[in-house]
Amino acid sequence: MASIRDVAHKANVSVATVSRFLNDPEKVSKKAGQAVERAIEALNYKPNLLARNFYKSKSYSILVLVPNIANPFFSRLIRGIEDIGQQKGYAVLLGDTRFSQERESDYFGLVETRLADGIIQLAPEHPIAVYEGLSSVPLVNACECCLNTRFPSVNIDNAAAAKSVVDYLISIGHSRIACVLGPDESIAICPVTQHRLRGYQQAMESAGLSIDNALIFPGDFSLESGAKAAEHYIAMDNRPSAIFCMNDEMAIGLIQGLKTAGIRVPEDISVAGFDDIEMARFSDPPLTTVLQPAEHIGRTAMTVLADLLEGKTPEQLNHRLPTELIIRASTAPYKNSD
Amino acid sequence: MASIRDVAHKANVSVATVSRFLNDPEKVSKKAGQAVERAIEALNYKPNLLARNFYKSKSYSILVLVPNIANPFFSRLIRGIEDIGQQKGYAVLLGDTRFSQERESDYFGLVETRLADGIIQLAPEHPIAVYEGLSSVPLVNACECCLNTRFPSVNIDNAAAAKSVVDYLISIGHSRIACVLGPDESIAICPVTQHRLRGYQQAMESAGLSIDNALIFPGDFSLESGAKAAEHYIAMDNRPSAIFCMNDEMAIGLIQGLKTAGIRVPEDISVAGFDDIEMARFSDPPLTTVLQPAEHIGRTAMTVLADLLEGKTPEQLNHRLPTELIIRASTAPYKNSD
DNA sequence: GGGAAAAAAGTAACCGGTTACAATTTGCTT
DNA sequence: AAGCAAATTGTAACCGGTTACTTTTTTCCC
Repeated sequence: MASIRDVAHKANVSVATVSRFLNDPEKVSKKAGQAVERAIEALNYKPNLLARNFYKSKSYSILVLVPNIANPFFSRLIRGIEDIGQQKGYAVLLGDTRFSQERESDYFGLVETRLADGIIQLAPEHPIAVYEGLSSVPLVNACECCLNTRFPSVNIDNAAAAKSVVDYLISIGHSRIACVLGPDESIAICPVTQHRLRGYQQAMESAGLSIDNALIFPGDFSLESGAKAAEHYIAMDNRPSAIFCMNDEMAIGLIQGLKTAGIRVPEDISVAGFDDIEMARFSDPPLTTVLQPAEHIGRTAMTVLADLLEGKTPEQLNHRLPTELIIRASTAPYKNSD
Repeated sequence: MASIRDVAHKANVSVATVSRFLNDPEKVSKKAGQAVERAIEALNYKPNLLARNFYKSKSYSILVLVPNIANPFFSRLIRGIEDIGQQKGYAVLLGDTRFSQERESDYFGLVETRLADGIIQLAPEHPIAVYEGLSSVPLVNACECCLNTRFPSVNIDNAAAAKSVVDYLISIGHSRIACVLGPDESIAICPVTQHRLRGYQQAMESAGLSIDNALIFPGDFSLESGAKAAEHYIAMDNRPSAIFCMNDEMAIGLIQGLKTAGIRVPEDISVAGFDDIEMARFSDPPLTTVLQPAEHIGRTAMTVLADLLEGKTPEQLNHRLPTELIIRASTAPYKNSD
């Protein structure tokens, strides 16, 4: 493999000139530049960026910690990260934590050993205090994050978004409204479920509706758990007329379960989801949901992290991105069926 | 940041001893080992792996080139890669090519500049000859690859798998069977569509059925293109009684389109897909499809690449993993509806 | 306790870039 | 042509690990 010294020798210049030509061609005379260019061509020289990174003590890589890359919301978000990363010269390392604290800790080692310059965390596994204690790892929380930490964050207003869905269900006449939760993490780790639940509660309360705890089913964001929720509601004597699921996949699993049992959606029960994954538009019936701007979240998170890594103070530490209620055919006005 | 020299000084030993303690503790006396251990603890020393990687001229990273990370089949596959990569000490860099030749070429630069040791390619963008010409980049083709290249590959028998689905449709009485294709890449780039088409043709031919070219619709693996295929078939006078889609997402989009137009699945038209993504089980009706062992493909590809990078000749260069026909409710025996 | 072999530890070169600083060349003015 | 500033180029130290080679220490046997 040709090194910079080989190029310098072949071009009859010093290594510094070659280095300057590569990094700041303005600083090199036209004659020298051409000689270097020819030598690079002749030797098929490619700079060894491991050497540059070592000297600069920077890996130009960032790590994305994701609990499950197969989740379509996360994978869209990662596209956004990757897009900006590519533009800004950062490679994206993938850290699939699989909901394991241990794996997450292992991945933090990549930063301590300089193999990653910073982290974008999509869903923390540890209590927030653990990260606060870390010696200044550049870290950006995206979407599922605690607020009021010293880390920048990019997210949506989960409570308001959930409230907007439930408000809508109420506005079309529903009053017995169920709610399928996300994973039941402590609020100290991952408060998404809590925030969306609060939005549900606020909507119900401000409409003067009471909340029946039997209508609140603990899910885990999987299709499977949506199907389980369906079984739960089907077995009830006093079924809800509408069900709000905290993500689209549970909503789709739920609809599938209801339909299998002969319950029609939305005629018998309305169902709404959260995220607006691509599949939401193609489910049967198409799913009413809240759009989360996944790629936008990813792009923003990467932009903030890049600023952080370049020593700039990001103009804004906490980004709240807008959501949008998307009304499709899985919800319909309440009709008394008794 | 504490360096190995700081540790050596604090422990009253040489840097070589510290290095040996870290890499091969057997080579260090108990006394020295304990002193080093205490010094590491006291200084909170973490080795700078950029330095090690530089000296060893190895990045301990591999690059995954994927055309679209949001595709659930690919993201499951990446989980498999990441799993084995983690075990073998390789970090996984993500290269989302977005179907762009230029982006793909940019990513190959990561290997030339030593930032990645090798590549796992999920779907090539360039004609295979381009890669053949590359100066010995360690590369493993997974799933959508040309055969008979000098690169190891991990895939399934696409023709046989497609044939098994179409054989099944024929076995339950269908004869007018349509086919929704994947992206129309030249066979020199990405022969998946061609192979699956061949399987379709072989099944038809060996059953003595003629192929109506009007029944072959060019899709692109997206939900959207499945919906477009639905429009196409709905507009026909002489509709097919069964439709084989080259992936599950198109099948789901197609079913949605058919149902919207009042066509029942499977009563009026049977639909089958390919891949067995998680959503297949939860579509309405649940989708008949072919299981592709996505994680297994990923794990195998990473294992082969790691062997390659460690100089071992992999015991087997071309891996063919088994598929499985999964019969669900989106297909039903042919009934003459005229 | 002497001496040889084995084990442990130390010294310093090395990897291939970058860059501070010094030296040289160029260009311009008078 | 001398003089000086600016532009260009060169030299060599540096980053923090690893490891070949040398030196020192320990072990063990007669």
